[in-house]
Amino acid sequence: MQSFTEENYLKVIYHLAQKTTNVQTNAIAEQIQTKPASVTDMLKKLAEKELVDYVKYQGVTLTEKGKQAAVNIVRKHRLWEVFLVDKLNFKWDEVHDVAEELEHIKSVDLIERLDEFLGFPKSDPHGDPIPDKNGTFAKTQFIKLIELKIGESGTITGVSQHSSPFLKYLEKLGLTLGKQIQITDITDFDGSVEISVNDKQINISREVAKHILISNNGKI
Amino acid sequence: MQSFTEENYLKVIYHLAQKTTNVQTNAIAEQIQTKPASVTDMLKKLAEKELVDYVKYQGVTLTEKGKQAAVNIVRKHRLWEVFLVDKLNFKWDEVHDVAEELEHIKSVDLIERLDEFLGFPKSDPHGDPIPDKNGTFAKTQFIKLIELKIGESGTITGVSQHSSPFLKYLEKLGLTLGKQIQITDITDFDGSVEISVNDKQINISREVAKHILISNNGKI
DNA sequence: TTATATTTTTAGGTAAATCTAAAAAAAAAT
DNA sequence: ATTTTTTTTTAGATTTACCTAAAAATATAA
Repeated sequence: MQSFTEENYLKVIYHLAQKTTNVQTNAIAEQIQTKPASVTDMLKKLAEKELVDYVKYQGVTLTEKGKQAAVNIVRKHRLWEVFLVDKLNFKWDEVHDVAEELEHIKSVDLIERLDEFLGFPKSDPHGDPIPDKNGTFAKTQFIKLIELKIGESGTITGVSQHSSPFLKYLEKLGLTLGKQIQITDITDFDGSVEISVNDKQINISREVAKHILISNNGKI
Repeated sequence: MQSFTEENYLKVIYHLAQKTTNVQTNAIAEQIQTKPASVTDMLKKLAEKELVDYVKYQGVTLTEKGKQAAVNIVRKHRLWEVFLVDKLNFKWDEVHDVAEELEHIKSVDLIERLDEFLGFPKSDPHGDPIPDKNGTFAKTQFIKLIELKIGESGTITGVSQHSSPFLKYLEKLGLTLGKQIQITDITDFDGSVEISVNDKQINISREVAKHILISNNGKI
C-alpha cells in the first residue's frame, strides 16, 4: 500500500506521461506544488518500492506496478466525480477538489459498490474515460473541435481543460457534454470558430476550440 | 483546520467524555492505539490550539471549539454510514472502518449535499443520533433491553456495542433496528432474557441484552 | 503514613515529507 | 568548443507524529 503522498506522485507522473515518455522532476514539482528537491527525494523512494524506473537526471517512467496503482487512483477519482455530479448535483466545475480527497479512500469493496450504484459509468463529467476494475480503458475516438472544417458536425464528448473558469464558460455558452454542434464558419482573421448549437449561432476562440473534444464527426 | 490526526484525537476525547468528565491520557492512548507519551504530546498541541483544556496529570476536557469540531466529525461519520448502508448496500457491521476514513473529507458543501441526498436522516445504521449542521442532537429516549420487565415490550432503536461479531449475531437473530419485541421471560439462574420477536421466541444473554436499546417501551 | 502500584510526563530519538542553499550535470546559446 | 542557462541533485534543517526509557506525580494498599 502507498501513502496518500505517494499516491499523488504516482497520479501526477501518470498524467504527465501522456505527453512525454520520460517525466521530468520540475514538471512533477510544479504539478504537486512542491520543490524539485522534494521530488527527487520521493522519486528515490518510489524507485526503491519499484513503482517507478528512475535514472538520475533522466526523469522517471512508471513500472507496471506503478501504472496499476496510478490507474486505480484515476478510476476512483472519476467515479467519485460521477457520484458528485449525478447524485449530489454538483456542477462539473466544482468536483475536482473534492474528488482529489475522495480518491484516496482505500476500501476496494467501496469502489466496486460505488461503481455499481452509479451504473458502471464509462466516462466522468468531463468526458474522461473511467477504467474498469482491471485498469482497462474503453477505446475512445475524439478529435479536437478545432480540427473540424466548415460544414462538419459532431457531438461534444469531452474537454481537455478542467479549470473551473473554462468549464463555467462552456456551460454558459451551452457547450456541454452530449450537445450536437456544427461548424458554420471559421474566421480568416484570427481563426475563431462560429458554431451552431441549440439552434443558435455562437462564436468561440481557437484557444477554446482546441479544448473541446468531438466524436461522431462528419459532413452533413 | 485540524489535521487528520488531530481530528481523531478530538473524536476519541469526545466519545470518552460521555463516560467521565476528565478524560485520561491512558484511555485516549488505548483508543487511538498509540502510547501514552504520544498522547501527552498531542494534548499539549491541542491545548495550544485551544481545542482542549488540559491540566498536567488531570486529564482533558474539550473546549467549546473542540466540541464543535468533534461533533462535526461525528456528524460526517454517521452520515457516511447511512450512505454506505442505504445506497451502497453495506451491512451494518461493515461500515465502521470505511466511515472512519470518509469522516475526514473536508468539504462542507459535500456533507450538506450528502445530508440532503440521504433525506436528512436523524440516526445512523446503529441507531446513533446524527447532529444537524449546527451540531444539535435530537433528544432521544432509550432504555436498555435489560431494564425491561416480563411482559413489557418496545422497539429496537439502537445498540451500544458496535463490534462486527455482535452486530452479525443480532442480525442472525433477527434483532435489527425497528423490530418490535416483548419480554416473555427472564431466567432466575443467569438472568438471560427470553423475548418474542418476528412471532418467534428467542433467548439472549444478559450481556447481549445490555447492549440493545429500546424505545416506546411499556406494558402490553 | 509509609510503601507500592499506577498513571502521566519528560527527555531524547526516529521516520516521513518537506524546505533552502549550494553543487553538479545536462542542455542551449554564443 | 566554450560559456551560459536550466535542470537536477546533494547536504543539512525543519515539522509532525510517533517511539522508548526513565523520572515524577498521583492513587491505592498495607
